[in-house]
Amino acid sequence: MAKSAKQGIIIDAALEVFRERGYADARMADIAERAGVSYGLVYHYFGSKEVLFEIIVESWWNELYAMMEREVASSAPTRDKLVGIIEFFLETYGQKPNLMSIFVSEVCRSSVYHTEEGLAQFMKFFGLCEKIMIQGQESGFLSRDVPPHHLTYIFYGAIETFISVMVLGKVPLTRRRQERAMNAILQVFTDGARAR
Amino acid sequence: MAKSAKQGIIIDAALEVFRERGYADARMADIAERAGVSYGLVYHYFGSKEVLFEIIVESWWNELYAMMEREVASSAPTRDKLVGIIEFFLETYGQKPNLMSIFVSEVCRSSVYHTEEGLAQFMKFFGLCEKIMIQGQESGFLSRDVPPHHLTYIFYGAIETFISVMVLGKVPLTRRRQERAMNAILQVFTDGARAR
Amino acid sequence: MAKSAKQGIIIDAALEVFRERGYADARMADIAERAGVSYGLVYHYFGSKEVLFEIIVESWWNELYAMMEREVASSAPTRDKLVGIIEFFLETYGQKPNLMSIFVSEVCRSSVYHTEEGLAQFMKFFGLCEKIMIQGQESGFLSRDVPPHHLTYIFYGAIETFISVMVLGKVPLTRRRQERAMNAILQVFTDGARAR
Amino acid sequence: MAKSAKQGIIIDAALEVFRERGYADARMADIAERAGVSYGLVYHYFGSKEVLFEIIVESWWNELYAMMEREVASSAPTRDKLVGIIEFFLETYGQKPNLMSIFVSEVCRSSVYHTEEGLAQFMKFFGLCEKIMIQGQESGFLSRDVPPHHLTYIFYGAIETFISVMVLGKVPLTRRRQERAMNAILQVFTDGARAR
DNA sequence: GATGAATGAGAGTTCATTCAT
DNA sequence: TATGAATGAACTCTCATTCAT
Repeated sequence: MAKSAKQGIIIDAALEVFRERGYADARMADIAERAGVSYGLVYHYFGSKEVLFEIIVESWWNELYAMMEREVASSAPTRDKLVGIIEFFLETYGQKPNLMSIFVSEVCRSSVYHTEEGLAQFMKFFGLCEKIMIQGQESGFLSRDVPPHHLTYIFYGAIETFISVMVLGKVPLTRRRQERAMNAILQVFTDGARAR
Repeated sequence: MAKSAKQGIIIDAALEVFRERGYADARMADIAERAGVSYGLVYHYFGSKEVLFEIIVESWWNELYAMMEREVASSAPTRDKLVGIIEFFLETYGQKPNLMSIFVSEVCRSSVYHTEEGLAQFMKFFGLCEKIMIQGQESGFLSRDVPPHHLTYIFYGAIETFISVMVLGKVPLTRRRQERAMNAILQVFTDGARAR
Repeated sequence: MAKSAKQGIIIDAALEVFRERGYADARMADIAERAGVSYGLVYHYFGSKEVLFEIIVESWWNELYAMMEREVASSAPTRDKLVGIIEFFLETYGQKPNLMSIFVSEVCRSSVYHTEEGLAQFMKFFGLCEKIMIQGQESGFLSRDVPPHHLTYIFYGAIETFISVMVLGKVPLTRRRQERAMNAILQVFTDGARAR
Repeated sequence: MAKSAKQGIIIDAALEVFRERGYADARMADIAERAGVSYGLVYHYFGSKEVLFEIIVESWWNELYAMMEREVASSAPTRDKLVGIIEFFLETYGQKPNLMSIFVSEVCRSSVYHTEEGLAQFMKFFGLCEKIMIQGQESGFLSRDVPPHHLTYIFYGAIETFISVMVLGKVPLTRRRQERAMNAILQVFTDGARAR
């Protein structure tokens, strides 16, 4: 239907504008213009700037949760699950750099997202990640010396910083870069940075 | 550089307001009111909202660089340097939670800071961190398998996520929490999360 | 003039919405939704919000004039004519409370209706009322001490206030209330409020 | 102080614009322009269009209540009290035609004022008026045949219609007109319109 | 130094209306 | 006849900033 087409175009335009200017500086007029539609149509479909932003963020969280839940439920070894998570972030950056950039710049910590609900989303994600760490500890892969939520923070922090640096530097993701990032995170997280 | 007392009061008020509402939503009138001065005075001293924000951010970067440069120059073993860096972040969170919160929410990735200059600040910090990693590799403490800038991302990402979680959850920093965070980051970064 | 059923439904919806929200705050979308039709259809039939409102108001004036002209032409005693007029307002309130409410709230004095034409409508009504007052003076029923247009204002003002109070208080019209209102207006208007 | 001066100028401008265009069609830009001040200053002082309007309406109600309470408390004969009330409305029309016009067009019945609070204001006024009617009945001046609230409606309705006609017709109030209106209302209300 | 009245560009949002289907 | 996607002018309100005192 034509309806979804225009909606999709507006969402894409919003992704671009939110990435370029940030939520606060993004103007609805920019988004409309970028989408090639009138002012009012954005409101016709999305009601407000806030709703438009939330729809975008929601879609991100949903993808993220879906992936995490798949990994939690999977019977693969923990190491593969960690690989899956890193891969998800890197591939999303490759395929939807705008979405990833908005996540990193406007959601992760931004005060824009400092609401009860924003916190809850994060906690849900961390909870799922923690489950995987617990699975890893129970399977004997991960050490029990470090609490699983701390493992989560370190693991996730590593990924996020890699992504952030790419976002900030507007670095394109090559196959080679992806592999090196994956190896670095995985190796340090599992075996440490210490020379042997 | 003898700031008048009023200047300090305004800076403190700005720290609070920027933390509570974020840069975009913070109003100069709020800051003036919080400081108990007229808002003409804020302009008298700081010229603009942007300048006021930058002065705050600048002070953060300067403290951070000073610490990093001390560590780089120090002849202590790499492990102690890493401890020093983690300690700096945790202690700053404990003593200046507003500043730390602004750094995490408004500077780290926020589009507010997506300028050439913002990127440069980060790169300078990463550069200093990388030096320490190189020192570690050269001293034989850190493995050469992982490039030093990747080590930087992983190490810093871990710290930042610990801080972020505390900021988001408005968690007070107890001695015990500080120690456990320190141990977790250090242990995983150096020896990995894998069970032995 | 064979209105389609849809037209009637739209008019009824408009009556409700105009009463509930007033002309200025009534949205065409509300009216369409209330009527259960698309808002294109409202335009198809009525062209604009203003026209839709005017059709409603017009219908009121036409009913009012028709009644007034009957009374003017009638050979009944003046007292009966006054009774007829009061009855008309009270019965219309009972049967078409929305219409009456709109008249009282949006037409009587509202700036919405402060046009040359709005004034003319009122003047026409007052003119007809004045004729009856003159008939009353000529028949010897009403005193010649008060000019007929002043009699008109006092008589109509009494009715309008009774109606307004019911509209404002959303008071349902019982038989008993109707009688008491009728008696009060009639008695005071003809014989005065003074004790005898 | 200069402060109050500007505030007064803005209020006066608002009175004019609200009268000319009605609340809904009045634009804040018009009011600012009329007052010869900037856009923002109106907001600086009054916060919103609604507040500005309410301040105006409030001032009217306060004057009205003050007068009514004086009359209720007075030991003058009821007839003089009625004269006082009529005089108040007529004189206010003469001296503050804009205020009176707004009251008649935007407050009396307008849906603008169809709120719980609007109703309450009216009821308070009617209550005070009723007290005077009761005093009149107790002193033997007014008949007990008609309930005092009905007397109120008839008396007030007469005044309001006189005022409304002048407002609608933009009729200036001459001494002579004032006297004739006073006499007409008083005579009909007390002694009736019937010939003797 | 200190105040806060005054400014006005600019943003989000509303909603009557049009028109292709 | 009927729909509702699409338009855009118009409006309220915000808030960084200026400046006379």
